[in-house]
Amino acid sequence: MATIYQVSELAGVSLATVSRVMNKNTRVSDKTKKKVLDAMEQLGYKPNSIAQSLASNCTNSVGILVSELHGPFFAQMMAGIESELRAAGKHVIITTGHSEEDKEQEGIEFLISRRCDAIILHVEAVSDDYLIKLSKGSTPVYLMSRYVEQLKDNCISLDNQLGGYLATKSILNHGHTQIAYIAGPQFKADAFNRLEGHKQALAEAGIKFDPALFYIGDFNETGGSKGLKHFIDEKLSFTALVCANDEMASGAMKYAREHGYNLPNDLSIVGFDNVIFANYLYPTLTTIDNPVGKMGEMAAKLVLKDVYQNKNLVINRFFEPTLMQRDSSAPLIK
Amino acid sequence: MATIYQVSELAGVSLATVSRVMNKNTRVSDKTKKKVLDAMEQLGYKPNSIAQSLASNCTNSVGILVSELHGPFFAQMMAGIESELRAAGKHVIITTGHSEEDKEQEGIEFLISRRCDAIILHVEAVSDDYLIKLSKGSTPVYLMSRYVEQLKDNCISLDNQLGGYLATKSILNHGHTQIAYIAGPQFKADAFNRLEGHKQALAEAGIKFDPALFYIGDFNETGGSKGLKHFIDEKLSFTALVCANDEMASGAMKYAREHGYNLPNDLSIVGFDNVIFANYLYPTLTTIDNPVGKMGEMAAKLVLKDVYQNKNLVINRFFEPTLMQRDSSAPLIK
DNA sequence: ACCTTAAATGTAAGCGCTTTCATATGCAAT
DNA sequence: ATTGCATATGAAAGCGCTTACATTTAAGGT
Repeated sequence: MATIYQVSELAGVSLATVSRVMNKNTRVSDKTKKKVLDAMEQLGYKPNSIAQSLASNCTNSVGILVSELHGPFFAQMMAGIESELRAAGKHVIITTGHSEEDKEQEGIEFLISRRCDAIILHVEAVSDDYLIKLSKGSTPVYLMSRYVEQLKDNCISLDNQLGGYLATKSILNHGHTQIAYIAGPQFKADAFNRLEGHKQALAEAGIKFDPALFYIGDFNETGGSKGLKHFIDEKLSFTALVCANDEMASGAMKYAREHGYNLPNDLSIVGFDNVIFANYLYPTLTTIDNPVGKMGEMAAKLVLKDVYQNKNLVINRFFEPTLMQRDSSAPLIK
Repeated sequence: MATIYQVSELAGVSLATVSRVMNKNTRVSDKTKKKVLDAMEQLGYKPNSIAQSLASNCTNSVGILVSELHGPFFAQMMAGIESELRAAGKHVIITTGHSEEDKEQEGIEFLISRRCDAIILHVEAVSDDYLIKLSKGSTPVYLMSRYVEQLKDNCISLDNQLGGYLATKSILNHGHTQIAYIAGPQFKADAFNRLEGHKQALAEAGIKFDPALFYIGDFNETGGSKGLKHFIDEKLSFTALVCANDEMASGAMKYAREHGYNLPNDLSIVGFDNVIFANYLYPTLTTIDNPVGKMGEMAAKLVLKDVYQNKNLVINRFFEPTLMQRDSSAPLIK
């Protein structure tokens, strides 16, 4: 593989000049530039990015830590990040944290030891304090779908409360008034805020929040089926069910169908996230679109702007979810 | 950030010795080893992996090229590759080819210019010749789900014919004899081999392949719905439908349901791949499991063995798919 | 023609490691 | 003690670039 030295020799110039034509930031006369370019062409020269990194103290790589590679968000988020970064000639190093505190920390240390220019984290197990301390280090840290006040400039987050509001609001608009709610684990900020949105919509409609029609699930399918089972076993009266994510909505739909419900006429169901399979469910799931792909793109843009001095990028750190009306929810039949 | 030089100073030894205790391959006396380790500890020393790469001509990184990050296989494949490689201290650099020839080539060049120690490709647009030429270069090339005779030692592939056979066989076992088939684009080896398996199963059962009950789809949902529409419009008689992938099976299921079919009683449907949403469909989709996760792991192991001299790994280049019997196919009701 | 100044190019010192080769050390055998 | 040998350690070159600084070149003003 040709080196910069061979190029300089063939072109009859110094190493520095070759480096200059590669880095385009200092002026080189057109004549010598051409000589150098020709020599590169002739030798099939490709700069050694490792040597560049060492000399310039910039690896052109961004580390990404996600919970699970096969989780529903990861792929879309990654697609967003990768396309932005790749277009800028940067690359992405990926690792996983499996939602466990020590594995997340280990993954972060791994990325830092690889000398990533920045890291984008989608973590849940690690504490806010840890993140704050981490961000004092030399590697810039960005957070996806997690808001930490002290790090607010580095957070890309979703307005979960608005999402929760929209979900319940869509059901209210359909004339429902007896609405059950299956929440996610309340120590997770997302779950908490979605519930807040639900309560807000109810309050606005003059309906008081009924603790009996409230169940805390685990964000998995079983959480949804257990939740619905609970409401049914308690012989409660309700015509709609709002779930804090799509997995639980799917679990609830399965349970409902197995117990003779005709969806959506007997029960309207709404999810949250608009994961890939929402559109494959039967009936197709009405849900709140969580624009993770767009948020990934934005995280990448933020890195490009902050770390790689790509000045004129417009940054939006706060995303608004939208309603995806499909077939699992419908107007109340009196 | 501490350098090896500072460690050597604090420990009162030479650079070389510090390097030796890091690389564990040459003997260092226990006494000096301890001094060095203590010094590292005290300084919080982390080796600079970039400098290591430059000096050792080994980047400890493996490039991965996939068609789409949000495609159904990618996540599982990646999860397999990443977990294996990460455990060995290597990392993964990811990029996409979007199934377009020039983008795939560009992605490959990008990975090579990053000096990956090996690249794992999941490509479809690029030609066999290109791959053969590529593998003559200095970066070892591995192929996922693609078999090229000349590169057979570097291919991890699935027995698609067996899969096609199993799919149709399961339907035959249910007593069906009028079986429609929606194939994938026949220039794709996977699609071709799956069809071969289908024919083999028919032949074995003494049923002759009927070109009227055969349709070539596009591997997307629309291919499935169009295929089924075609069969119905032609007023053909069939009680089962085998599709060459799950997307088409899903499309066919939607079309069937919209046209009053009661699944699986009016029509048994089988897919192929067992993508993540197969289990979320209604009824849940009977399909052929494509063990992409395992194949990803194996690709990583192969790299570990070939490139990183990890001798005692057992390699299996050929994977066998298995039947996932679910609710979308059932015994024929006479 | 001569001096000044800006632009173009060259020189050489790193970046933080690995690794070859040379040297020092310790120990057993004489 | 002396030799020999294996083992432990050090010195220094080099991996392929970037970049501060020094030097050369060209152009403009008098």
